[in-house]
Amino acid sequence: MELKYRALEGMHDVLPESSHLWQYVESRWRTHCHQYGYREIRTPLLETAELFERSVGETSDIVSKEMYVFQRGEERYALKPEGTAPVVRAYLEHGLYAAGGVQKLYYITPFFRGERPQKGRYRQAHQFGVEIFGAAHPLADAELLSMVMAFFRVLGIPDDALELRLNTIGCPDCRPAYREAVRAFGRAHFGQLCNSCQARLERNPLRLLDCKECVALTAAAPPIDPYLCDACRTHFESLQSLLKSLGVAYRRDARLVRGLDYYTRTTFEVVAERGLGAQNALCGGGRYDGLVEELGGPPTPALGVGIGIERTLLVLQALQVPLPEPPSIDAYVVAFGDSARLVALQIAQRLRAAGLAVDLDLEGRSPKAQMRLANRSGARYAILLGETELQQDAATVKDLHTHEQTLVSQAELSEWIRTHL
RNA sequence: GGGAUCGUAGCUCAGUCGGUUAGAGCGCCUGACUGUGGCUCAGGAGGUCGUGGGUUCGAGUCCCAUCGGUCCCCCCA
Repeated sequence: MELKYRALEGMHDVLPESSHLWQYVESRWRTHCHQYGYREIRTPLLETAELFERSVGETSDIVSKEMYVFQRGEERYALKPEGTAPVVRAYLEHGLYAAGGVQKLYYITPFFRGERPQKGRYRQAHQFGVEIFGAAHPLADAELLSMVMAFFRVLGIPDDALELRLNTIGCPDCRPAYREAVRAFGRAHFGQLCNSCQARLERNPLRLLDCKECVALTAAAPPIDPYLCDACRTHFESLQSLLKSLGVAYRRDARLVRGLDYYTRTTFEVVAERGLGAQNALCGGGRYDGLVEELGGPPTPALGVGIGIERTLLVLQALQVPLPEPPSIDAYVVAFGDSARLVALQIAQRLRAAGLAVDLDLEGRSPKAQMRLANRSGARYAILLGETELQQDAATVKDLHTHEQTLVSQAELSEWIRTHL
């Protein structure tokens, strides 16, 4: 069959055979967030493009070449390319800071980036995220990281399948001096840098550090530690000691600077050892103490994380973590003969009203075909209705596992099924 | 944006050196069993071989282009 329309490149349908897995991880995520004191926030898919240009950064890859932007009238809109900026916008717009104290928000959202698709990378992808506003203390970083690792554990991903990579990139007080040091290093080795690093050396020199092409060279780049101000150093040290006390394993990765401009101090990623191919980051996040103010709000320390849902599912499958089966219905109603079809429909409705999951043939098919559908539906029971049953206001309930048949009055049907499930 | 690789039935694939009417398994439908599923058997539906062009007496097969999938670089979830 020639297809006139297909999903766009990098866009995917979630079909019934796997949608239950999405429902499963989503429901685990909601429960997990609730247990950690987070409340859900939902924001629109579309925002003004400027929101992301200001927050994620004009020079970032995400904004400069991956964002879906379109114009309508005077306004330029963007499909959200990441989850944090819209939440910050909503936090400000609705004055959530006025409530005082720490605000902990979670979300589940699609996001869009116009990249070449590959394994674990799509043009529309989905993420779980949380944002914490108003918490400057490293306790917040520590709880966030342990919460993320605990989530993967809840899903059944063994700790040793993952690696938490942790870094600090300082703050506006101390980072400029470090940035200069990296820039000076880059200039000194300019000829050995790859093309893209040569291009970003002046604009965003820290990005040299996560260029894979230049690792051999930048391994010798100056480390940030001596440049950290006292506050940043203390923050990072106490975070590390908290993680150790909490038993959260991590590896310091001094090259982890990440591609979004708004990060300060803590940055982190969780990478999977197997299952993801080249795009092996399961989640990423960090602290963004300056972003709320940058977007017009009061100075507000904040931090957050985004977890890739597709990537999480890939890892679960690659590690063969036990996952739920697709749900099946409780009963399938079979009508023997046309006179029984209306009663079949009525009985199905009554059973559904009683809370059972019930289906039946809608095509007027033969008894044999209906039985085949009953079998394929995965239902435990087939409810058989023919002349004999109708005359007694009863139904034959057939257990499709044991093949046992029982005559049950229609009045008692839902109760009978419920007690025998 | 650059690169590699693959496109034959709903799915997974076979198809020889270019040779007549393009095949299998699974799935689907029907029947054997006129009120009973899974197993078995029989039959059936389903393909312009991604698309366009070229070479050739002849193209699923060779060549070119194009579209799409997958994977990789870059970077990220």
